[in-house]
Amino acid sequence: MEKKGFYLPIDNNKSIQKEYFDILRPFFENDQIIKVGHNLKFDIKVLFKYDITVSGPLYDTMVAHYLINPDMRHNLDTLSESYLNYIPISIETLIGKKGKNQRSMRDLPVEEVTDYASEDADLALQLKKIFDKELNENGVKNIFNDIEIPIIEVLADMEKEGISINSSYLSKLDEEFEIDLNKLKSGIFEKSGAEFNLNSPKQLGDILFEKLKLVSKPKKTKTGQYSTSEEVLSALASEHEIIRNILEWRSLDKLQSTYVRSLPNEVSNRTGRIHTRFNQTVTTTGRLSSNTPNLQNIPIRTENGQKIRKAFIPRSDEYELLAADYSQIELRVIASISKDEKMIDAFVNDQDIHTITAAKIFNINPNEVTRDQRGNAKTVNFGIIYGVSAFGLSQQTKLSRSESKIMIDNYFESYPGLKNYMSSQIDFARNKGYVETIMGRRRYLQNINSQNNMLRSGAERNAINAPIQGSAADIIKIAMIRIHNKFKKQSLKSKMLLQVHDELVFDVHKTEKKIVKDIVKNTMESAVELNVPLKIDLEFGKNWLEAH
DNA sequence: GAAGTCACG
DNA sequence: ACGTACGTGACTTCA
Repeated sequence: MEKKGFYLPIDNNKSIQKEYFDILRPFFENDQIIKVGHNLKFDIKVLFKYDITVSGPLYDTMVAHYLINPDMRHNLDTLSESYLNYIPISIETLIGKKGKNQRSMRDLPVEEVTDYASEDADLALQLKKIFDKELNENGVKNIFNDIEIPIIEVLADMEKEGISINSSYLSKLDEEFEIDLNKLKSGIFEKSGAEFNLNSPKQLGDILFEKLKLVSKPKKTKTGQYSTSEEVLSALASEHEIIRNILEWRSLDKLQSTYVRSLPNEVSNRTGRIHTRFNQTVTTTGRLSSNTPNLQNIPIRTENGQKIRKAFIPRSDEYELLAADYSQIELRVIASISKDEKMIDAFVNDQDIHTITAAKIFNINPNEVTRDQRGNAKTVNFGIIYGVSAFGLSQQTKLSRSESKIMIDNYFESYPGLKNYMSSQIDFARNKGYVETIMGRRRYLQNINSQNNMLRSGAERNAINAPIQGSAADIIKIAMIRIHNKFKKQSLKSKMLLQVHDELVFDVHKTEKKIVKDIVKNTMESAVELNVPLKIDLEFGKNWLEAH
């Protein structure tokens, strides 16, 4: 019922709480009653702590609006203001700004909380009516019902489950890193003849380019500071040992502060595991994001980084980790939707796509392709996904701008379907104002017809990239929902723990290795039917690194 | 709170 | 001629 709400204050006393929740349980667990709310994953997780498992059908207005326009903000206050023309009671006026002086809801008079809480529930119900219509009109009703709503429960379960880490190992790693960092630091201070804060780009820039005058025309950032970014310093690394030391210190310091020292603080007292949050309504393309802590950017590329990945372990001796990732999913997606025959052939025949690409653009046999040529082809393949330019490519390779242009021209001659696809995407965006994924997820491109060159080019790159990145996101989300359902139906002890864009990580009970491997592989492979096969690499291990 | 930097796909 | 790769989150410094 709209414009009417109820608030039930629940006492802090555990046994009274139990009494209340026993009365409420039949409602929340009834799968015939629809639950409408804003950010239901949050509510589901809260109720779970009181041993209530919320049952569908669900209707989440935050998720609905994310599909209506992923580029906008999705908080209830903003939506209420713009769709209902009503400014809700702000939480800040009730309990004060965030910080240690913020009061608790429990300290407020019940009348005030009643107004706030009832309003909150009612706004979601009012928005539902409007969003139902918009979801239909935008053609995203199916993706709402079949993907985004079902995945709420999957993500809630993954967040509840959490992942184990080896904290004592990390603390040893901390000591190891600390020794190396100190050695590097004193060497750098000695070579520069000064002590300064290595963490300050400003101070470092002054030392390198004012005091030591390492280059005659140092590159500056947009605010006029000397740029000391990895890109700039790498170019100088071969000539100056101090630069190599700085780069090494920087990367090690990053690993220490962001991972080695921080992750142990994120371990829950209640469960002994790390519970990240998977945000469903943040990215513009349909991907998830992860925070507090971000478990989608755990190091892997460097040797020291890999030591950190080793810290992620199964929940007990009875379990192993399983990592399953889609091989080249974005290139497979673009091959499929562009219908480029040559690229489809390469995937149908399970060939190494970068080698094949190199052979085509350098007009040689695949067995003649050198490491460098494969590397350049790989960079172009990635460039294609991002919306290449000759300049961008030359930045990423040792190639000049004109060599890059030749590479790109050869690329499009080799894969003519891709060139067609890219211009047709841009045309589509110009006409309709949006682009869409294979499942119909949309991204609106405000600047696609802009007079401003830079803005328009940016929108054109989005027109190419968003359907690719977004389709890959659709695919893995479908796989996650189905895997989750199968695990549940078979009451498996094994659990899905993490999603890292093209990878899923599981805690697998040792007695279930075979069944889980089959379910995961088959479900991921068959999530959607493309014009190319989907290929899955998967491996077990006693830590996340080993499972790769 | 912005800017700079860097970890990941 | 001009400024560019796509999508994120976290940490540190500094105004």
